[in-house]
Amino acid sequence: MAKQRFAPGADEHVLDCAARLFRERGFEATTVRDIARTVGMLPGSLHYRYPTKGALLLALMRRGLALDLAAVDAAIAGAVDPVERLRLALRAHLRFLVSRDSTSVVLFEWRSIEPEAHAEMVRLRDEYDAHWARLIADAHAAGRLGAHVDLKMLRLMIFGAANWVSMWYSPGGPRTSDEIADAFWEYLSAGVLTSAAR
Amino acid sequence: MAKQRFAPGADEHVLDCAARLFRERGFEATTVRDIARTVGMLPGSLHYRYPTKGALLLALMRRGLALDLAAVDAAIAGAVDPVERLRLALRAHLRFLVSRDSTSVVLFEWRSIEPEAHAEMVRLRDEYDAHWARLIADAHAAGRLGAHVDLKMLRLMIFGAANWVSMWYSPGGPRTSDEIADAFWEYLSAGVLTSAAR
Amino acid sequence: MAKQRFAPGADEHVLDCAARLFRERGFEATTVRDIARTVGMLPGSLHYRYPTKGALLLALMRRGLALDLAAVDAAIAGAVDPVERLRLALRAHLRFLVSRDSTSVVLFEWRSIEPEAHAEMVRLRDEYDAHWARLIADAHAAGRLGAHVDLKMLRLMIFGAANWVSMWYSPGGPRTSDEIADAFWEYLSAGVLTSAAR
Amino acid sequence: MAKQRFAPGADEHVLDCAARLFRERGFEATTVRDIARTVGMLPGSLHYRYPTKGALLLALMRRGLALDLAAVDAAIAGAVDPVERLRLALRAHLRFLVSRDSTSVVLFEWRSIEPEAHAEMVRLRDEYDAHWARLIADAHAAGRLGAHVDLKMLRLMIFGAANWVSMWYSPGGPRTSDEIADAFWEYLSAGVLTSAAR
DNA sequence: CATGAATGAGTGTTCATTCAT
DNA sequence: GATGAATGAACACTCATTCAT
Repeated sequence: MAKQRFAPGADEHVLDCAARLFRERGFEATTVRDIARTVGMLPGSLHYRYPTKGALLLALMRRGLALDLAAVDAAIAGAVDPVERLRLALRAHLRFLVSRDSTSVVLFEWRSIEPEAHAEMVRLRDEYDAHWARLIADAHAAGRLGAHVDLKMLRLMIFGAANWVSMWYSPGGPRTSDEIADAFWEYLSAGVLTSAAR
Repeated sequence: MAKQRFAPGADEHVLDCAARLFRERGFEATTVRDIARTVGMLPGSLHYRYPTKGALLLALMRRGLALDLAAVDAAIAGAVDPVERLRLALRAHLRFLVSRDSTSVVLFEWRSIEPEAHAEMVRLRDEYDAHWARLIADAHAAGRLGAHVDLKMLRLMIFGAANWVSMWYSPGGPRTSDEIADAFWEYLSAGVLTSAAR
Repeated sequence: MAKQRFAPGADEHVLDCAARLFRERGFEATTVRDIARTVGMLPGSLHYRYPTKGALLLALMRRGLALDLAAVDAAIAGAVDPVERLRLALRAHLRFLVSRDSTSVVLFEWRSIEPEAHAEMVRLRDEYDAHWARLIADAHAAGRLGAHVDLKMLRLMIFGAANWVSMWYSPGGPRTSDEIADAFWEYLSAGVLTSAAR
Repeated sequence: MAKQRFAPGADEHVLDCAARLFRERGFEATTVRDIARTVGMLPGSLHYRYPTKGALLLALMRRGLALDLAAVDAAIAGAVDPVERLRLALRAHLRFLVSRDSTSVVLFEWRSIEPEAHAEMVRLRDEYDAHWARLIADAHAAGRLGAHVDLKMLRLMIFGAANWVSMWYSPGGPRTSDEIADAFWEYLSAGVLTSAAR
C-alpha cells in the first residue's frame, strides 16, 4: 500500500529501462542520469525507489533470476519425461534470454555487484544452478544420459552455449530462439561429430 | 641497474597487467592509475606508451586475437584429419583462454571499444571467426559432420560453450582446460542425450 | 538563510568573477577551481551552470558585447547631432571598458574561443563593429568628417586607442574614463600635430 | 665561442618560431612540444638553450623590445624635424609590428611573465615608453603640438591606435603598414572631426 | 513524494620538466 | 650537446549522491 503514487508497474518500468541500458552500455558506463532520463524521471527522484545505482542492479538481478526460473518452471510444468523437460527448459531459457535484457545483465555484470551483496547473489545463483542441476540429474537418474557423463560439465557446457547466444542473437535474425535451442539440442542428442577412431 | 630503463618486453608487461585488471574489474571500472600502479609506473608514464586508456584496450585486443590464433595454428599444425584438427583447436583455444587474460577481455569488453576502432575490431574478429568456420567446414567437407548440420550454429555452440569456461574456470580447479575440452568434445561426438522419441 | 540557494543574479556573479580572473590571468591560466573558489562554489557546482570553461567564456562574451552595446545606445539616445553622438558613444564605451572586465575579455581572449563557437562570435562582433561604423558613417554623411577620410581606418584608430586604455587604466589613476575619452576626442577634433610641411 | 654546434642564427630561429606560436595561440596554449616540433628539435633539447618555457618568453620579449627600438632609431636617424621624426617612428613601429611576431607577444603576453622577471620587464618597457615620450616631448618643446596637450595621454592614444593594428592587420590586406601609419597621422594632424560648436 | 541545484571525490589526460644514456 | 622516456602535479570535467525546499 505504501508506494502508491507511482503507477503500478512503474518499478517494472524502471528496471526494464535500467536493464536495457546496462546491457547495451554496461553497468559502469551507464549513468544514473541516463536511466532517469530514459525512465522519464529526474535523477533525484530515482533515488527514492533505488537509493543507489548498485541497488538498482541488485533489484534487476533478483528479478531477472526469479523471472527466468519462473519461465522455465512454467515451460516444463506439463512434461513428465525428464529429457523432454530439459529440452523445454533450454527453449524457455533461451526465449527469456533473448526477449528480456535482465538475464544478460545477470550473466555479464557479475563483477559490478557491490561486495556486501555478493553473498546474496551467490546464493541466488546457486539456487538457479541447482535448478538446472536437478533437471540434468533427473535425466541421468532415468538412465537417459551416457553413463559416465560428468553432470556438472554437461550443465556448464549447455549453459555456456545457451548464454553465449545473448552475444550474437539479433531479433531480426534468421532463427528464432526456439530454433536455436533445437539445433543445440540436436547436436547434443545425436552427436554431431564422427571421431577419427570410429 | 637503478631506475631501470624500460626493459624490452615491457610493453608486454603493461598489456598483461592491463588485461588482468580489465578482466577482473572490467574496463570501465579499472582506472589508469590502477594499471600504472600494477605495472610499476606513474600515470603519466603509461600515457607515454599508450596515449589513452582506449588505445591500451585496443592494443590488448589486437595482441590477444593474434596470439590466440597463433596458438591454435601451432596446435593443429601437425594434424591432418579435419576432426582431429578441430579437437586440437578447441583444446588450444581453451588452454589459451584460461592461461591468458586477454582473450576474456576480447570476448567481454567489446562494448568498450571506441567507435573509431570498431570497424577494425570487427574485421579482426571476422577473421578470427573465419578461421574457426574453416576448420568446421573442412570437417564437414570430409563428411564427418551430420549431413544437415548448420555449420554456423555448430560453431556458435562450440564457441559459446568454450568461451563460457572463462566465467567459471579457476586455475586450482579439478579439471585442466584440456580435460574440459575433451569432455565437451565427447558430448558432441557421441551425443549425450537420448531423446524421448527414441 | 543557511547554505543559501542560488540567489537570482547569481549567474551574473559567476560571470563577473570569471571575467575578473580571465582579465587578470588570461583564460588559459585561469583554472575552473580558481573561478569556483572566487565565486564561492565548488568546481562541480560551477559545471552545473556552465558545462565547460569554454561555455563560461562564451556566456561572458555574449553578455559583455550586449551590455556594451546597450550602454552605448543608452548614452547616445538623447543626442541628435551625429558628432555629438559619436563623442558620447566613445565616452560610454570607455566607461564600460574600465568598469567591467568583460569587454577586456572580449577584446583579448578571442583566441580562446572554441572553433564551434567562432562563427557566432564573429557575427556578434561584426554587429558590434557595424554599430560603430554606422555612428561614423552618420557623421560623415552629415559632412562633419574630412571629405576623403577612410571611415574604416578612422574607426579602427578610435577603437584601438580606446581599447588600449584597458591595458594601462587603473581605477585610482589621475583621470576618469570620461576625461580620457574627452582628451582623445580633442586630439582628433582639433588636430594635435602641426606637420612640418605647414 | 661557446654555443657553436648549433648553427649561428639558430637561437633566432627558436625565438621566431616561439614568437609565431605564442602570437597565434597564446603563451599558455602553446606547448613546449609544439615549439620544439616547429623548430625541428626534441623537447629535451630545447631545454638546453632555454631552461624553461618562461625563459623563452623573456628572451623573446627582450629581443622584441630591443629590435623594435633599433628599428625606430634607424628610421628616424636621418630626420631632424621633431614632428617628422615622430611620423617616421610611427611608421617604423607599425612596420615592425606587422612584420614580426615578437612585438605582439610583448604587447599581449604581459600577464604570462613570471613574477621574478616582472621587475626587469617593467624596466625594459619603461625604457621603451621613455623613448616614445622623448620623441613627443621634443615635438612639444618645438612648439609643434597644441599648447595644453597632455603628452602622456597623446602617447597612449597613438600607441593604442598603433598597437591595435596587430589585432586586425592581415598581410594580404588593402593597406600597407606605412599607409595605415600615414592615415592615422593625418587624422591626428588635421583633426578629422568638426565639433558641433564650431 | 518529488525536485534539481549543489557537492566533492575521483576520472582520464596533459605537459613542463628531469635525467640517464 | 642531444635525446626521449619517464615523471607527477595539475588540469578540465564527470557523476553518484545528498538535501533544502
